[in-house]
Amino acid sequence: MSNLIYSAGRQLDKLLLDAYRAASAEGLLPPDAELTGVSEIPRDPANGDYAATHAMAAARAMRRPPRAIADALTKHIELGGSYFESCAVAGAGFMNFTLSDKWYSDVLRAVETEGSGYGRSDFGGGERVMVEFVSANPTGPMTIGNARGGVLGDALASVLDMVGYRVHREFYVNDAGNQVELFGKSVEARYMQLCLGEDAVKFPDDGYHGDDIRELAADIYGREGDSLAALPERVRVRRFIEIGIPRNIGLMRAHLERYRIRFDEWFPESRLHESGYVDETMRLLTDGGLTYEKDGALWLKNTELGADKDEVLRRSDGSYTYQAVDIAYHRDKFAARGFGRVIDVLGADHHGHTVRFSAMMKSPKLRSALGITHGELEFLLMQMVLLKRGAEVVKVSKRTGKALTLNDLLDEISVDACRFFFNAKPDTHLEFDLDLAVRQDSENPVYYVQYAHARICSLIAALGADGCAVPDARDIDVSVLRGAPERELIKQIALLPEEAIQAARDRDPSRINRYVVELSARFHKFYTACHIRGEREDVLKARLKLADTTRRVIAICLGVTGVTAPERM
RNA sequence: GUGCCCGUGGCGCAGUUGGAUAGCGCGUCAGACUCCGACUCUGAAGGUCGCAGGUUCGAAUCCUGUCGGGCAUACCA
Repeated sequence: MSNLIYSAGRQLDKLLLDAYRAASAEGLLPPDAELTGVSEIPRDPANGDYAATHAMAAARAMRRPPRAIADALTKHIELGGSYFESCAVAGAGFMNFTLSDKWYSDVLRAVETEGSGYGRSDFGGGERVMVEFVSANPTGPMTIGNARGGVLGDALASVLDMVGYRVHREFYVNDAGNQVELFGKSVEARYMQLCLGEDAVKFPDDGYHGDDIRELAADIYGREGDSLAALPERVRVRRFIEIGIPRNIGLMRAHLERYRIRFDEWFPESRLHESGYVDETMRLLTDGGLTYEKDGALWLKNTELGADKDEVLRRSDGSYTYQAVDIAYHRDKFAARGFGRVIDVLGADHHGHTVRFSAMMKSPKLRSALGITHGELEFLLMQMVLLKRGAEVVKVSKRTGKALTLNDLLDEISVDACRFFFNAKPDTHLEFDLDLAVRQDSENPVYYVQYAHARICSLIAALGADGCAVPDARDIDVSVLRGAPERELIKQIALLPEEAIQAARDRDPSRINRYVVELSARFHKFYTACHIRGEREDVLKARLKLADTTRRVIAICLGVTGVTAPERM
């Protein structure tokens, strides 16, 4: 679990502090000032591998020009045996450092030693975190929105795992409630239309108009004929729900499997009802003095928990609202299952809900009433996908039934392209042009990255045929990798552990995509500039090792994103 | 009305614990393969970072105001 970027930065901070002590002991700088500043990697490599801003930051406290401070520090800095080989003062008072061979060598060794575990860290400290995502209603097929949410949740979970959290992937199945009832009624109406004719049966105004509902009804009609028509309507609706919902859940499971997403748990809402957990949760709220009855309904005193208005928990007809069930569900996540952190990935259209719900779940009154002693709830909101076919905007709506489903999408576009493309920054709108995305060529960055991987594999195979295997890191001389293309490539390789931590911290797994595109770009540049086959032996071995190291890191990144790393294309 | 998100070359986007001349891809133009995979690489053109103030050695980044776009504000989920 090495992080050479972090190690070098820490070491630099210490070198600067020692230099300051030495300089002040000699009277060059005032003593007792606090030396602060950041050591960072400059955008432009012409400004060194690391740049320190300490001299500028200390200018005011030390009452000296920044450059004078920088000169004094530079004079006393002791670089021998460190990860740095030189220091130069530049600009307004920047101190620019260059990395030594030892550092480059350690990077290659770290990847070799850690193998597929390279990039991992203990940033998360083993905390148990649940990522709940997709959780699509089982009332119909999953949509493009679920395609995005699926990749986002899955990749986020992978990134969290990478930085040392214990991750649990969960799909919450809304197999109870109004939407399910409406689903049953919709199928029932279609079935009765088959029995009695289209015009004889009115379809519910707010019903599901999708073709999948018609198909399901037709399927049942094909098997059962009109034998169900004699049953009472309520029983018939019940029957269609019992047939349709499990069937849809099975389809979702299969389609997600195709999309390479697997959940640790499919948690059915019905379990919360059947076990009496929702009832019990409501009782706890009432015992905690957080509810009251009005107009025949049970209300939550949400205003006392910081909200604008109170909310209904149990309707006047006795059924529970989504809100009530969700409180019970989260009580289960925290109090019963003991997760230290729960991240719910949702579409941005749930924004209103998340604001109210987070405030509620933070409130000490509600937590103590529910027996939640620890654990934090987060929402990761994902902006909507704007689906286009050329210039035409494709509407995504389950109601109209004209939505393009996840499965349809995967018929048109490779899983790799989909997973890579949908892994975009969560909080930005994503414009997805089908006409563009179906093209499986260099338009899509995933091919650029996969090509780099395949290219390295074929290179290694060719050299292997020459009798030249990839050497061990200790058997190569990194000092022959002195060119800018080699150094820039190694620096990018060293960045992965840090990049993973940032991706996890920002809840933005798309950082890994951008990272691996940049890594591939640097590899292609290296490959073009630096020939390998037929070079002098020490050069050949060092470059071959670098290429192989790159291959490993690309494969790790693609694994996080859920994209395959092909050996040939 | 209120709350949250987003305004960065023609298009799509990086870059926000404040750092040096604001980057990348596509597109446009000009180049590079007798050689490890041309699904690649090199170079050029293209910007008042929505607008206006403020904070300081320094602002795309922080603060205030303002304009534009999206989403949300149910006894739906």
